[in-house]
Amino acid sequence: MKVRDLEIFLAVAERGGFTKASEKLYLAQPSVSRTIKQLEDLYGVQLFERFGKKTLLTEAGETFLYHARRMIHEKESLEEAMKDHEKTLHLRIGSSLTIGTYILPQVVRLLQEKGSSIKFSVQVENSQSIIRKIKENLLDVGIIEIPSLDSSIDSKVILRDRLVPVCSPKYHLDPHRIFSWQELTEEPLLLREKGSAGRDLLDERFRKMIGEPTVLMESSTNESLVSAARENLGVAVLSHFIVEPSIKLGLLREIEMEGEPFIRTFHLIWHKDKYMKEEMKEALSFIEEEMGKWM
Amino acid sequence: MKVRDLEIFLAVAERGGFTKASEKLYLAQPSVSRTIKQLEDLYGVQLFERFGKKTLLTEAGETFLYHARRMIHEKESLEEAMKDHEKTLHLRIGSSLTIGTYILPQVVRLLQEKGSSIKFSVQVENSQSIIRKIKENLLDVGIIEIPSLDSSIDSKVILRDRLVPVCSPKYHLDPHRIFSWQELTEEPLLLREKGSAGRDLLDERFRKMIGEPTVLMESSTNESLVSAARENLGVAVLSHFIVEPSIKLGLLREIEMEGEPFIRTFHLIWHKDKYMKEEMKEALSFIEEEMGKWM
DNA sequence: TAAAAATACTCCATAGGTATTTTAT
DNA sequence: ATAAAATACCTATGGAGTATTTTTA
Repeated sequence: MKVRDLEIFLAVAERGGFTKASEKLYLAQPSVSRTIKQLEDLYGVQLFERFGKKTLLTEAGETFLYHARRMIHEKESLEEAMKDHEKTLHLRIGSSLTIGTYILPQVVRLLQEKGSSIKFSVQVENSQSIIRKIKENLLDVGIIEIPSLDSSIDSKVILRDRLVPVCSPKYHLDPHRIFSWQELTEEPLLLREKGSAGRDLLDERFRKMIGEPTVLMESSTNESLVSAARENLGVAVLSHFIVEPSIKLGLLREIEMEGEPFIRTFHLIWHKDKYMKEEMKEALSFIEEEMGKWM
Repeated sequence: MKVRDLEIFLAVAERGGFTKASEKLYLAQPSVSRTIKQLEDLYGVQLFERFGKKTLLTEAGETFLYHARRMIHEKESLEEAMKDHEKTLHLRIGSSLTIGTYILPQVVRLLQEKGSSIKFSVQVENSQSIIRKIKENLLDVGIIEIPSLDSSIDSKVILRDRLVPVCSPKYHLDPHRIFSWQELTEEPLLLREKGSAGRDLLDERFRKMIGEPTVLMESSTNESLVSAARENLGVAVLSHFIVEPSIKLGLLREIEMEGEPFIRTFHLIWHKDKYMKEEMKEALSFIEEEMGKWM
C-alpha cells in the first residue's frame, strides 16, 4: 500500500466522486477508479457505495478514512521534519554539568551572533553516557573531563579548568596565608556528590592525605555549594568558572594553596569514523577557539 | 513514498545493517541499499552512517525512525480494522429512544443467540438525523415513528405501538370507568418533551380538545415518567412496551379510553439504492419477524 | 442526453532479482 | 581474507495514460 493510494482515497472521500478527485489530483479518472478498486480488493471490503450520482463511503470506508487521515498527517510531519534536517545543520553535543551550564551556552550564543544557522542540542550527562551515545551516533561530539580510553573515540584537549577552594570573606581562615591540602581536610567541606567528575578528582588528591576529609555537605548541583559557601558554612572546591563571578562581587574569596594548581582538562571527543560536514567542522573550530580564550 | 519503504528502513534501523535487514525481509541486499538511497535522495538527508561494520542512524535517521514507526503502526491498525469489516457484517441501525431502549436490545440478543455473527451498532437519534444519516450512508437502516416523505427513502411498517395513559393504582380516577381524551386534559399529565415523536402525536390529538391539557411534568426520558406515575403524581401517556412490566407488577394501571386505540406505527427505512448483502437482508427479516410478535 | 464510473488497451517507471565490484576489518 | 555495502544490469509487475463502453439521473 502506498501513501499515494491513501491520498487518492482521501480525495475521493472528500470530493465525493471519482471524477472530482481525478480533477483535484490532475489524474485520469480511470486511474482513480483502479486505485480504489485495488484498495478494496486488497482489504476485501467495499469502501465506496454509489447512490445514483453520489459516491458515499461505506462504514468500512469511514474507518479507512479515519486511519488514512492519520497516516497522511504522519507523513506530512515526517516531511516537515526532514526539510528541517535538509536545510539546517544540527550539532548534538553531550557535556558535563559544568561545561553545559557555564561555558556552552555562551559559546553557542556567540556562534549564533556570528550569523550561524546551526541548531544545537546540548545534552548534559555523565561521561559514560556521553561516550556510549557517541558510539551509537546519538551524539555528534562530547566534552568530558577524563580522556576516553576507548579506541574508537578520538579526543583533543579543549579547555583547562582550575578547581579552587573558596569560602566566605568572613570565614575564619587567614586570607593572607597559603594553605596545604592536608590542612584543608580539617575544614568543613562543601563538595559535589561522589561519582561526579570534579569530586572523583578531588577524592584522588585527598587519598594521599592522612585522615578523612570533613565533608559537611554534598550536593549534585554547583549552585547550592556556591550558596552554602557564601553563607559561611565551610569551604567549597569548585571550578573557577563557577566561582569567579561571586569572587568578583566579593561574596566569596579564593583560598590560596601551595604546590601545583589543581587543573582538570576538558576533552572534546568524537567517534573516530564520524563523518563531519564542513560547516560542522567550522562550528567545532569556533567552539575550540572561543574556549581557548577562557584558559 | 511507500509504506514498504518504511518497513525496509525500519528493518535496517532495528537490525543495524543492510544485509541483516535483507535477511529478515527475505529480500536481496541490493534492493535494501537502493530503497534507503531513494529515501535519502527523496528527502535530501542522510539516514544512516557507516562506522566500520556498524550501520547507525544519523540524527535525521532518528527522527525518520520515529515517524516511520508511527506510520507503520497506523497502517497495522488500519489493516486490523479492515479485517474486522471483511469477516463480520456490520449493521448500523438508527432508532428512536423507545425502540432503541425497549425493543432493539432484545431483538439483537435473540439474533446473537441464534448464532449470528453480525455486529450491530444502534444509534439513538431523532427522525431527522436518522434520515440524514441514511442519505449519507452513515446508517444502513433506521426505525422511526413517522413515515419519511423523502423520495430517496424506502420504508415499511415494522411495528405497531399503542400509547396508553397510565397511573398509579392509588390514583383517584375510577378504575372501572372508561374515559375520554377530553377528560384526561383535566388530569396532571406526565409527558415526554415537545419535539419527541410520541409527544408530537399526543399534542395533535389534544389539539382537537377544548382547553389546554394540564402538563405537570415534562421529561426527555421515559423512565422518569414511569417513576413519576408510580409515585402517584399524575397520568403518564407512554408506549405500552414501556409500561407493560410495571402494569404486570401492579405498580401502574392502564386507564381505559373510549374510541379508537391510540396507535403509532414504526417504520423500517433505508435508502432506496442501498445495496444490502444477503446476510444483511436475513438479519433485517429476522428483526421484522421478531418485532411482528410484539404487535 | 449528459455525466460519472467502469473496462480495455498501451506504455514505461520501478521494485525486485542476479552477478559482480568496492570497501573496510 | 572476509563480510558488508555499492554498482551494474535484467525482468516483470503495475501505475498512469487514452479511447471506449456502460450506467443512471
